[in-house]
Amino acid sequence: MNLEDVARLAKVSTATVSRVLNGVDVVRPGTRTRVMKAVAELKYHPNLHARSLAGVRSRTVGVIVSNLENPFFLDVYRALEVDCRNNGYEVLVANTDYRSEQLVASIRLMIGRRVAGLAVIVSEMESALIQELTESQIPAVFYDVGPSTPHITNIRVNYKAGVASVIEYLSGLGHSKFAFIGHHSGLGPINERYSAVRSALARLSPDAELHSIAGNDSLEGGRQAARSLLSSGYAPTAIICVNDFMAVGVLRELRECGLRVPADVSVTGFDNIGLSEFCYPPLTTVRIPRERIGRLLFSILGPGAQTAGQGGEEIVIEPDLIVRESTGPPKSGHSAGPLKPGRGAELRPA
Amino acid sequence: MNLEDVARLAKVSTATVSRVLNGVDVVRPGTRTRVMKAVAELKYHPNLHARSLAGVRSRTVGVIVSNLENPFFLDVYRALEVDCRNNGYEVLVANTDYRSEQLVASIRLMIGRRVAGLAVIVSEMESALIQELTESQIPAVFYDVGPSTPHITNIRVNYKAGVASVIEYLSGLGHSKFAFIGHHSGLGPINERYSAVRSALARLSPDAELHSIAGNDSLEGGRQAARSLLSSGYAPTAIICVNDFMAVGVLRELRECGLRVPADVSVTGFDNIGLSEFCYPPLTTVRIPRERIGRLLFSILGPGAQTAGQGGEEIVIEPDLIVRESTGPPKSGHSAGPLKPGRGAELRPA
DNA sequence: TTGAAAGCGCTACCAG
DNA sequence: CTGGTAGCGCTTTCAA
Repeated sequence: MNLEDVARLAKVSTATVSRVLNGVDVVRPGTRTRVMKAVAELKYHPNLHARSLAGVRSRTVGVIVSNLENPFFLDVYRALEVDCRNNGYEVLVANTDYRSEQLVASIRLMIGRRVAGLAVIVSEMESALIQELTESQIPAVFYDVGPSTPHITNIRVNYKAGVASVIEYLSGLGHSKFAFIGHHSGLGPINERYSAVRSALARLSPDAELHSIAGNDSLEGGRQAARSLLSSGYAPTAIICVNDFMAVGVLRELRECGLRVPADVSVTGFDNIGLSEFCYPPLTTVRIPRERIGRLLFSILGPGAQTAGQGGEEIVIEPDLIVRESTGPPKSGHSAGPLKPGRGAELRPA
Repeated sequence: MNLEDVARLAKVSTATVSRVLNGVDVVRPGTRTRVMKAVAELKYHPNLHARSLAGVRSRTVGVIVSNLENPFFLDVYRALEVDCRNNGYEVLVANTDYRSEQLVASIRLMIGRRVAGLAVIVSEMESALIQELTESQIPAVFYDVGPSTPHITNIRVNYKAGVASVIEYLSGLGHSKFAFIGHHSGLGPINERYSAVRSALARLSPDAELHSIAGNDSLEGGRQAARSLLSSGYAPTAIICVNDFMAVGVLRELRECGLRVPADVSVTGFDNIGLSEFCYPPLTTVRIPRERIGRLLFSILGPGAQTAGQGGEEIVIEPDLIVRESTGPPKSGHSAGPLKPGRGAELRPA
């Protein structure tokens, strides 16, 4: 079943059918109607592969993320999708599970599909790939990773500042025994958060103690990490998690060990995913504006992709501290005063 | 940049390049190497549209879901994806947000892409579409909705049994003032759960009271629904939620209103998403084996699609009650005994 | 306003 | 084992 079948039934040429289907030209209304009827009658569905091949501009943007299960990634994908749909684009997602082999496969897939633009929101990266992507001529945006090269825009989050605001807040509360829970310690952006923690600590609270441990980027991973931490004998008064998703897992383990949050131990997340307000207790975290990122992606990869500056732009996102109920002064610490705010309060520490 | 460029550089024909790229035939090793080198040098990426068009069997299966944000849908998608990847298939997702216009668009898209098979995991449906899909000849599986027609397999969950086990358990505990929190009351499968609640109640606890209310399928939606419910003046001792995702929102609202779960009110979910163990308190729920569903989908839509029975098979999934800590005897109810099990216990009520 | 025909890049069949 | 070539279904000039 193809254009020709429709053309035959409507007694016109395939060219005309094509014109009708694409709303081009001014096909005579009568002809148009005949064609439409034939299309309906045959329940004709244009072959999208043929259409793409025939050389119209691609109306598809690709997104590659590390872990769709983590709401952070899902949210930016969804935001991008909304903009795309509203502008007649479609979006293709791919998930890497933090595995660079998957990244390679996904990028190849996207190039093979000749996407109009590609967003890469992952923590893993291989420089060879960047090269390959660059040469493919496809406009791309990298989030949080990779250098700036022609055709590739970079969006980065100012982790340094975000982490600093957490540390500042926590040590202002009197904490000095910290733990950091992360995942995939080999990966750039993750390490970035960890080193941000270390350097902020070195600056703000030189003699604080800090241990670090890693798990998978999942609820269960957070829980496991917390379990290892607890059984290691170290007793931190504040646990800084690499993201909210894992933090929720940490909260559970703490609860099951009979540790109260924040009375016995404070916990912080990162990202401000929706769940961070719905867990118990609600998480103190750092907001990363995922929706804005999604829209940004579209504005870069969408229609403007050709016109925009062709090379290594760099966009920096500034995160905000959001204080909720998972943090408070340490048990026997010298509190910086009655700072505990009401729930949902959104403020920067003084 | 195309096959021909590669062929020229390797001094062979496009046919040979194609063979090498597809691992067919026994191309002479020397030739093969030359081709590979040319491919690498040119950083050639086959045009997937052309490849599909040229008429090889499609290696893509499509999935359409109602709400990717709800982990239930994401989990079955992920399960399907794993099987697909392991067998050299790729999967295309589409999200409908419970809007039937989106469903229409998504199905058209999938047909246009000539997917090898299509899984439709949604609550909304239009019979016209089923028709259209049937005539498209694409093997399809519907989850939870729609009639059985040729080329279309159905997977349904035995909600009746699942819901009955919840009601049985709850009324055994002594509850008689119930509330049901759902979403999109117009949709088939959702109503199915609600009517299952009503009929189970009529059978097991004829003079129990039951109110119903709906919100969006989201954390916030669950919270809002709970809020409306609470402010309506009705004071249920047990709240039955249509799924875990919304239940987590309900738990939050209850907590903020100072209601203890399960001391003041019991809450149940449905699905047994991972989050149901990580919220507070862990949810009593009904398990739906999402991974099994995912694998099932692949087994139906994958390689066997042609050989398998061509028509309206029907597969029924049996759910299990999982009792955790969000349920207990009503405050002033006549408890059926010290039934409260340890956390994580997985059992059917006697 | 409409039709004829030349590709788009690739696979697969048929020769050699 | 390799090359030539006919499509796959659609868009898009170029003519009429």
